[in-house]
Amino acid sequence: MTDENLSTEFDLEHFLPYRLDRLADRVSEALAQLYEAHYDLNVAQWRVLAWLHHRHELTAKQICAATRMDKARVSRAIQVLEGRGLMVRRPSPRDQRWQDLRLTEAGQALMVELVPQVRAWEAELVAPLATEEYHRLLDMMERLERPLRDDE
Amino acid sequence: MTDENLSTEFDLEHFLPYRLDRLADRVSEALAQLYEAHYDLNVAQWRVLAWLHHRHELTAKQICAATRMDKARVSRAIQVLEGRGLMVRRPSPRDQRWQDLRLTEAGQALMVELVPQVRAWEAELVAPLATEEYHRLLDMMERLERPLRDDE
DNA sequence: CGTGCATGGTTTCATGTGCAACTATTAGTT
DNA sequence: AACTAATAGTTGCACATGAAACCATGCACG
Repeated sequence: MTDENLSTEFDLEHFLPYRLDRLADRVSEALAQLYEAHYDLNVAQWRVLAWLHHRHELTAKQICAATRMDKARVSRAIQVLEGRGLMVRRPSPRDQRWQDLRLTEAGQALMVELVPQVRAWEAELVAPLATEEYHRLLDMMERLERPLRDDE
Repeated sequence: MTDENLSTEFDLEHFLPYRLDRLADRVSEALAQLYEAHYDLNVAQWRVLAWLHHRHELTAKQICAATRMDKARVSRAIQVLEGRGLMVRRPSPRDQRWQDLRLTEAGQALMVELVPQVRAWEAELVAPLATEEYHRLLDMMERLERPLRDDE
């Protein structure tokens, strides 16, 4: 991309940050309907569950990194989820500052019920794209994101 | 896309809502540095300015639709921007319930200064993509978004 | 060992946001 | 014309969030 027409006019419809934000917002809103109404989870809680389901055992720090959420926000989500008996935490034997987080049976059960719904919904979401296009999309997103990464 | 492997496992790295959100978040954060630090604008205020710059004259309602922000949020952004002398509002002659919003000279001047910076930054952002790829990306995003649109 | 520094997680506090109630104006129906 | 419904925008309130202060634990270096 070397379009150097840097005039003061710009068309927001072709401004990537705007388009990205709008799409992400709509997608996120649609997804939220799946877990909010039926399972009474907010975004933060859903993300914590999703990562624990995905990775089995994690610390809060790792969840912060994965979800890009503030540690206070993660901490609060964990409190709620633990209160609802969906997950447990115990101080890590390796380092008492960390806590190992994992889903309880109930948490697992919830995810086993929820995940297929989410997957089915996602299949519909990406239905307008051919499989090959979808891969290219993820690849482009990866290339856009890489220079923006702070650490790792 | 007709991959019907709806198992209970799913890899968040290939879960579009997650990837989309993460990218949008990073992009938005990077962009915010341009207008926050130097111009003391928050996201809502930036969006209002951007749309007024783009479309010259709008009502709050139209800005709500364009930015997908709550009308209270837009209303508050407008109050601040007007207080800073960057824009003005006057009741629309066509309908006293509406107010026509437009940038002041100062608001125009700010955008004339800011927009080229934003455009230059965006050029860097999309540099990893070939021009043709970029068009395909926007096209795919459009196709993903269309079914999610509520109205219009 | 022990004193200081770093780190994971919690809590406090100030702020921004969304929802819902409200005001003012206009449109519709009879 | 009058009464009702709808619409644009504002405000009150309750809640979620992020930054920073805080606490507890572990590590490094003397």
